[in-house]
Amino acid sequence: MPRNRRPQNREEKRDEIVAAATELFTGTGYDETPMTAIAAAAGVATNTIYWYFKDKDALLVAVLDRVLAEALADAGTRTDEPWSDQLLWAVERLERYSRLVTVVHARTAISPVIDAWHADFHRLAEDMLAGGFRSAGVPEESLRASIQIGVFVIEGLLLHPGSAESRREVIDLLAHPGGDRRHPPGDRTRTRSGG
Amino acid sequence: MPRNRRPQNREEKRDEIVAAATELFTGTGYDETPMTAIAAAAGVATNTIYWYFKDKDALLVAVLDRVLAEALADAGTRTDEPWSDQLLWAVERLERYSRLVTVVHARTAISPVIDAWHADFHRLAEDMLAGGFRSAGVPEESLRASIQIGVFVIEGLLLHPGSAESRREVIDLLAHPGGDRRHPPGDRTRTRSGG
DNA sequence: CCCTATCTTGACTGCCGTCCAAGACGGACC
DNA sequence: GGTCCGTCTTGGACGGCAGTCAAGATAGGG
Repeated sequence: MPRNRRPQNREEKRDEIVAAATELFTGTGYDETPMTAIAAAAGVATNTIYWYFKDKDALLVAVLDRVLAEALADAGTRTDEPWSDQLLWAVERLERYSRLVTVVHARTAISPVIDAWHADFHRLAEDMLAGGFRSAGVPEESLRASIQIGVFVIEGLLLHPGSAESRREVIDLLAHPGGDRRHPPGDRTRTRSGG
Repeated sequence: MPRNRRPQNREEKRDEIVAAATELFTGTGYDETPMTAIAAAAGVATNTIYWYFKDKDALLVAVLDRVLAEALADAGTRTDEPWSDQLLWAVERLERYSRLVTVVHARTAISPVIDAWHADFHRLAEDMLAGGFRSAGVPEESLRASIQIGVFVIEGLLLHPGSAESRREVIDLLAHPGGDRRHPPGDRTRTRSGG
C-alpha cells in the first residue's frame, strides 16, 4: 500500500520517458536507439527506466498506446467525413510512425507483449474497416476478405510511404472496389482529384 | 589475380554458410540468430563468415537471393495455370519466409544493401502483377493502384499467415475485383473487357 | 528519530557484431 | 626442394548493447 503519494510526479516522469522514447523510436528506430539515449533524452539514469518498465518491449508498448490514443482522439473529430477521406486521413496521420509498424511486426514473433498489442490493434482496425465497407455497400459474403485486404493495404501504405497521388489512387480503389463509382446512398461519389 | 584456384571448394563453403543462415534466419529469426550459431551450423569459425561476407546484412542479402532464385525457378513451371492460382501458389510457397519479409522491412531503413534488394524485389513483384492484372482485364487507368494493392496484399498475407480458406478468399477478391467472379448474388458490376 | 515504501543510481554481467593480426594451406617460381 | 605469396582460417580482443543487483536518496508516518 502506498503510504505516501506523489502521483503527479510519478506520472510526469513516466510520461517524459515515454515521450522521449516515442521521438527516438519513430525518428531513429527501435533497435537503433539504446536505452541510454532514451534515458539521456528524458533526463534520468538509464536504469530508472527499468523501474517504470519491465524491459524495452514494455516501453515500446507504452509508446504504441500513446500514439494510438492520440490518433484515435484526432479521428473522433472526423466521423462526419466520407469514408474514403477518413481512410486517407488516417493513413497520412499514421505515416510518420512507419518505423513503429515495422518494428511491431518484427518483434511480434518473439515478444508476447508486442504480439498481444498487435493482435488487439488488428481487431480494432478490422472493426473500423467493417463499418466502412458495410456502409460502402460491400456484400456480406465478401466482407471478411475485403476487411483483410483493407488492413493489408493500410499496412502497406504505412510501410512504404509514397506520393500523395498514389495514396489517393490506392485508397479510392480500395474504398470503391471494381472501379465502379456508383454507390449506395450516404456515400456520394467524389470527384476524382488529380489526373 | 588468383594464382591458384579452388573454385568448387570456395563455392561449396560459401553455399554451406548461406544454407545454414537461410535455415536459421527463417526458423529462428535474424536478430535472434547470432553469427556464432550460423558458423557452428556451417562447421566453420565465426570469423570465417566475414571473409565471405562483409557483414551480417550482406549475408542476409545472399540468403534472400538464394530463396528468391529458388522460388522463381519453381514458378517457371507454373506459367500455364490460371492467374489467381499462380498467386495463391506463390503466397503459400513464400509463406514460410515470413520472418525474412519482416526483417527486410525492418532493416531497409538502416542498411543500404537491404534497401537496394527490397527496391529490386518490389520492381520485380510489380512487373509480375502488372502482367496478371492486365490479363485479368483491369483497365489501364486503375492499373497502377491495382498493382500497389496487389503488392500490399501479398506482403500482408506473408506477414500474417492465416488459414488456407481466408487466403483463398483474399486472393480471389484481389484477382477479380468487383466481385464479378462466380458469385451469383449481389453482382452489380461487370468486367469492362471480355478479353 | 527511525522505519518503510517509493524512487534513483553506479557498478556489473553476459551476449552480440565486428576487427585485427597471426597462422595454415598449397600452387608458382627458381 | 625450398621459398614466396596469394587464398583462406582462426583465436583473441574491443566496444556497445539490454538487463540485473544491491546500495543509496527521499520523505511521510509512528
